[in-house]
Amino acid sequence: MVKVTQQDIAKVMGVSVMTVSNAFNRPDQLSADLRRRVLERAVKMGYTGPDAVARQLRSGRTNTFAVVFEERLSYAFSDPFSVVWLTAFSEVMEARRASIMLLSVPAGDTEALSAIQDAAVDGIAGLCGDQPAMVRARERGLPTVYCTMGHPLGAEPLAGDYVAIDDYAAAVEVGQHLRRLGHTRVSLLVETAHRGQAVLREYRPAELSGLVAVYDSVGYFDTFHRVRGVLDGLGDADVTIVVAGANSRASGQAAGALVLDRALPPTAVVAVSDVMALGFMDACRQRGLEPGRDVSVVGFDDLPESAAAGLTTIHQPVRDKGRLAAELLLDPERTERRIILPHELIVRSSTRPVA
Amino acid sequence: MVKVTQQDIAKVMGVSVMTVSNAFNRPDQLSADLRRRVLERAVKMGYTGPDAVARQLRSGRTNTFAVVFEERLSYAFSDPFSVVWLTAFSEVMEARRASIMLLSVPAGDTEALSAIQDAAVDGIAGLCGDQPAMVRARERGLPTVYCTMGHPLGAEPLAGDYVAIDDYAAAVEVGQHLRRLGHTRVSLLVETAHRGQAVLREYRPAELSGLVAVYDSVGYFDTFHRVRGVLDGLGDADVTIVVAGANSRASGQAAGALVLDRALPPTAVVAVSDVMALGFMDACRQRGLEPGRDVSVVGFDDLPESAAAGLTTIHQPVRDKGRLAAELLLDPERTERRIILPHELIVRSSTRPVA
DNA sequence: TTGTATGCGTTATCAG
DNA sequence: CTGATAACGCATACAA
Repeated sequence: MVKVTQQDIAKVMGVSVMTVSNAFNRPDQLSADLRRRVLERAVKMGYTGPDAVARQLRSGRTNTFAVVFEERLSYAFSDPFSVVWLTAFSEVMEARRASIMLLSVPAGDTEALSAIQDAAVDGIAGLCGDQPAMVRARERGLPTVYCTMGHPLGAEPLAGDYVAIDDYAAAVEVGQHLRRLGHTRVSLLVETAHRGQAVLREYRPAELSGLVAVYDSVGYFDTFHRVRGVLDGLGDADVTIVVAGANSRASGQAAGALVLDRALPPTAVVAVSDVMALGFMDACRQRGLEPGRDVSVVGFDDLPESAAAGLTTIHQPVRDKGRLAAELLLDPERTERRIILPHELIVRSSTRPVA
Repeated sequence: MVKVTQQDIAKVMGVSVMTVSNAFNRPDQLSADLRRRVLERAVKMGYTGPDAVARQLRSGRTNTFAVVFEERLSYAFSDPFSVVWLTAFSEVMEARRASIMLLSVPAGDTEALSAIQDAAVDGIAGLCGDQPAMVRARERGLPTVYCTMGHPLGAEPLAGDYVAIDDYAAAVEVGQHLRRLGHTRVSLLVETAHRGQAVLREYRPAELSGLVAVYDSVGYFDTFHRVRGVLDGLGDADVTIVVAGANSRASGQAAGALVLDRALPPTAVVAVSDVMALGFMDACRQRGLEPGRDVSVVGFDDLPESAAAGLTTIHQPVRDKGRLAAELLLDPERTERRIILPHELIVRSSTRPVA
């Protein structure tokens, strides 16, 4: 069962390869009759149509775009933010008849980085701009779009296009909101910045500047702006940072155990994502504490489920991020290629004035 | 910014193209020193590494596998069955360093079928074996794996490898289970078989054989075996079939409205999927009816959330389906290529003897 | 309307 | 250890 090519058909029929090629791609370039005969013969010879890879090499386009995740793909399918983003992204791609490739390059897995080199795609999108995979993609000269800032505060954004929000400004609003409500003892729940870092550990005020410096230097910690913003917004409040683990509901819950079960728990908690905030709220309820009444909670993202949970949070247009990321990849001609979308502080029942 | 190739580097350095290629792929084929110089020069000239497409053409392998859905991709990311399957599938692919391409070929969208022809992949997996996209994939000569049977009962399975369960046998068990509990007035909730078919319509006993024949002939209705099995298992019960719409919670709920709000509602309802069954249970509760007590409900699949809901259902190993599908694609040498996995009737609180 | 030559970028083969 | 040649399958540019 050897592979049949256009050349074979051409040889057998005594026509040129070009005629065969045209029979498949440009019906107007040959007589209807000849075309019919070519196609018939092709079927008869077991020809299965133009080879996708050869065509891509020749045309220089794959019409395929990759999405790269720092986590395993199971995360991409289960994290609510990721699912909403992916849905919007795929809707645009489908409408434009482009294909989607899913890539996973976990932080620290250098071998997996070769997936970026080997991806036959016309562009790559990623949630976080400074993850190694995105850096490599740019080195490869691929068009890239990322969806959260990941550079030191005040520095120039990284190379590549982006669709993001002003995370720092949003976080400042969160901090100020809590301060206005009178909260001065606050815990900030963050995800683990990189492998090897202690999971679920709390950093006390004295250690804070050191930790923040670490986050700033790690590079690919995309929620750094949120950390800084919350701290700045809170001013001189008594803050601790809890490194809670991966970005998940379970991490938020675990952080709750660390923070709630002590003599003087914080009066307010800020998580850098809604999933962690929701997990923290789970931990509250397990202890008979009512979010809002007994402890204020704030998240980031405004997931679909956050409204029902009464979670005060920063709304960000997740769907628009996904949609625009796809559009930027598909339309190289588009001029606005570094987009900051609006955000909004949504105050719900989970934050109240300190008692 | 013109593209730099190995040829350019070779020319500039006065070495052969092969040496440059070897510098990247086979370090042992040239001196360490020369290799270093080549790589340095490559960077200096802006060479971004071997071109993925060219390499694929040359090697004849893409190391990429597609998953094709009959629905929009948003369904793939939101339907619980799909998410579990996809998770297992991707875990295997990731472990083997293969990439995943997601394709959507909605039923009836013939233009979208070209995506199958244009996919640069080494194989394709799909939930349903007889969907047009899978047929086309086989015509193209690609290895395929599907995960539910989709051929007329008693006929030979379609071409291609599969990982499925014996849906007919499972459905017979469901029918017998209900019959044993004394249920003789039953509604069967099915998803819409094809476009153009009436959405949310109930078929009365007299119309049944006609409808079943339609489903049998439509071809790509993969739950046909379940319909037949439930009917056979129920024997001479008084059955109606409700075509509920797409496979979703909302459809199940809508079907509930049709079936529950009348003088003589069924004493039991079978849905061909858990999501529809769960939706139907929602409809019950909205009317103050308790599933199990007031009306028995059975589903198919045994999703993670079904246990908590107390839903009697057919357990099928969804994760194993996804895992094995990936393994079949990755291991062409494997001999067992048509796998029937075990299923199990899980009786929970949603089915009870008829009052 | 049809055919010819050529190149897309890489790597296997085989010779030196 | 290094290099020349060919081929992977197709489609563009141009000629007939």
